[in-house]
Amino acid sequence: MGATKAEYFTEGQNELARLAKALGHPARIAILDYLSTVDTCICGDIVNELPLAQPTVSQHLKELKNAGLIKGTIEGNAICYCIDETALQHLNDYIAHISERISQRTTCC
Amino acid sequence: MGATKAEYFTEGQNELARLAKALGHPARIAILDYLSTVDTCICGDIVNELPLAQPTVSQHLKELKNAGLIKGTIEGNAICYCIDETALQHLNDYIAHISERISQRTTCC
DNA sequence: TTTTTATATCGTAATATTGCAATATATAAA
DNA sequence: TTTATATATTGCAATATTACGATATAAAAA
Repeated sequence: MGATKAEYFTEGQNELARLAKALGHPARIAILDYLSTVDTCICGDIVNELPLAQPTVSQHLKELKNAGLIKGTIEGNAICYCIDETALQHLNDYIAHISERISQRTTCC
Repeated sequence: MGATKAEYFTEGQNELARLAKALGHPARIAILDYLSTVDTCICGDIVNELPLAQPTVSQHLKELKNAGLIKGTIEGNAICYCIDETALQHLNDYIAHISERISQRTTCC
């Protein structure tokens, strides 16, 4: 034991959990915050902005990228990362969906 | 090392990360799904619904509760859990905020 | 009171995440 | 070519998460 039993859950549940998990670290929230407020998106700038070592930031960027929350483009010998809105929209839709179902219900407990 | 360096980030970033992290497991998504579609919210029903052992479900419920995503009320010798919309709303607001800032920008990369 | 039912907690094994120094890779500049 | 710059990968230690059997707790039923 110790590993998440993903095979017990639906594709949708796993996908949402993967998205949320990628957001589940303050460094990765900080990266998204930074990318959303700044015009450039060069990796080095993100490394300078964050209080973590370059390999650590690189790892967080990789996780955001794997989750589909950001995408990177090669730009000379630098890499430009930007937010991919589609993934965020999925999370947003889910939350909105849950909220709506909840608000339609009579009182609970 | 190995622990998240929460002290390096803002309160808001840490809070959002905590919320997202709580959503970051398919079992916890499944619990919210279930709570949002069903009228009852007795813990035992959640345990029966999920393909995990009772202590495991109890632990996931505890995490959702710690994150403020659900609240539990004692009901006889059972416990009734329901979704707390406020926390979900926070995540939603954040995502909407990021999305808006992104869409106001000129092209990236 | 004894037993049953419902939930939480403890203890622990398996696995995953976080963070970084050292190093690799690959493009740009000299 | 050599050197500098930018980013990724590797390896590893510290820590956290996941899962569950065993057990505790506490209310309900018998």
